Amino acid sequence: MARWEPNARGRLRDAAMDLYAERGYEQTTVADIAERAGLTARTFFRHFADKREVLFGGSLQLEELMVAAAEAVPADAPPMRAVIAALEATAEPLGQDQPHSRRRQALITATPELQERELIKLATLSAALGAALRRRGVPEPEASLAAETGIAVFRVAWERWLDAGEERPLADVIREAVGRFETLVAAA
Amino acid sequence: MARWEPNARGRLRDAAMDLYAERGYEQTTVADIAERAGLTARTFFRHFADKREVLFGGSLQLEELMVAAAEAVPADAPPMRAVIAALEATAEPLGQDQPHSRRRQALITATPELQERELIKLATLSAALGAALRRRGVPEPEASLAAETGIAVFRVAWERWLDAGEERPLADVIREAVGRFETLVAAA
DNA sequence: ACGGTGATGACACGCTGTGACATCGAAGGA
DNA sequence: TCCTTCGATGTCACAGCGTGTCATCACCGT
Repeated sequence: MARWEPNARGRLRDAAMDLYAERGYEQTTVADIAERAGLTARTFFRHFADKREVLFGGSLQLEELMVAAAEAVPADAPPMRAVIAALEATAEPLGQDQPHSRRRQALITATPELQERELIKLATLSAALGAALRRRGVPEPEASLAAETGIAVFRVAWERWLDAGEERPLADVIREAVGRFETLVAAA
Repeated sequence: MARWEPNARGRLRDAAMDLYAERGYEQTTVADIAERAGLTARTFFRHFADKREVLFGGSLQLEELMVAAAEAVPADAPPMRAVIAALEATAEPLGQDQPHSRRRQALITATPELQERELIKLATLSAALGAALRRRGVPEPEASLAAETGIAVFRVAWERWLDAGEERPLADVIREAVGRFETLVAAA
């Protein structure tokens, strides 16, 4: 007989998602979340750095995934090829649960505080990708430029995939965005 | 004889900058800032939405400037031309006080909370630029793609301009970044 | 002279996030 | 079996952020 119910972290995450969806992010207190999970607010902060972080769990794995994909590209390929490979690698894990992603994104879009957190996660991603490029021998500022550009394309593709009418798999939307980006830049 | 010293907002901004530089952002309380400015914390929050906002004063003017520059480009020019014009327009106001910009950026770089705020300002910029492109008749996703890409290039140029060794004017650094970006993309 | 206006002060309050210490079941060794 | 250590949680106190509300009072127009 365990002293506590198992998976406190998961329970906190679920409780937070539910309450944020029910009443909105700002109308939910950490005490509310903890109570629904059968814990105390103090314990919430032992599992998550702050009230927002509960929504951004997998960002480290995503980073590792993108870096690994970039590193798997042949060393003599141009930098943008490695970046595109990194973007395409995200489609597999991120493209699974579109309804959940839509709910989550609606929440973020409605809450400036959460947008800030999402942006810094993307910036971290960009930095990691830039570092991976530099390890491939790409000099500055090309490495940062390629990484930032790639994340920008990803951001647009992601937003588009979450659009109401969109039904294609994420991988297709990303590839389309990359294609449109290339012709856009070629036109100038 | 005025009841209060004039320019409360400016005094608060200066006091905040000084204290943030002296002790760091987190070690400075709003009460500290207000006291140095000869005001109360409550008054601080009447002038600035929160403790971070005091560092991001001119972002609205910057947005208007970029939008205006994009709109001034001939309507038949390709979208990326308008974006590049918007970037170049920022050089005039932003490229003036390099030492101040360096101090400010060092503060931001050292403080995640401030990075978040800076990122959302840049995202707002990107959104405004995208909207300006759409008004020029650029469809989605090209408009967002061009705007995001432009802001990404700007970000890299700005960072580079603040690098220790860098002595060229901001306009030159931006133009170089644009050039490198174009050859980078052409290579893939 | 007088009433309205607008910036500020004063005060109370809820919420976030942290430090310090207590609690207690689980796991493992003698 | 007993004892110790360990780790997750609870409890309490607290500083700081940001907001609502009401009071104050010089200034300004009439």
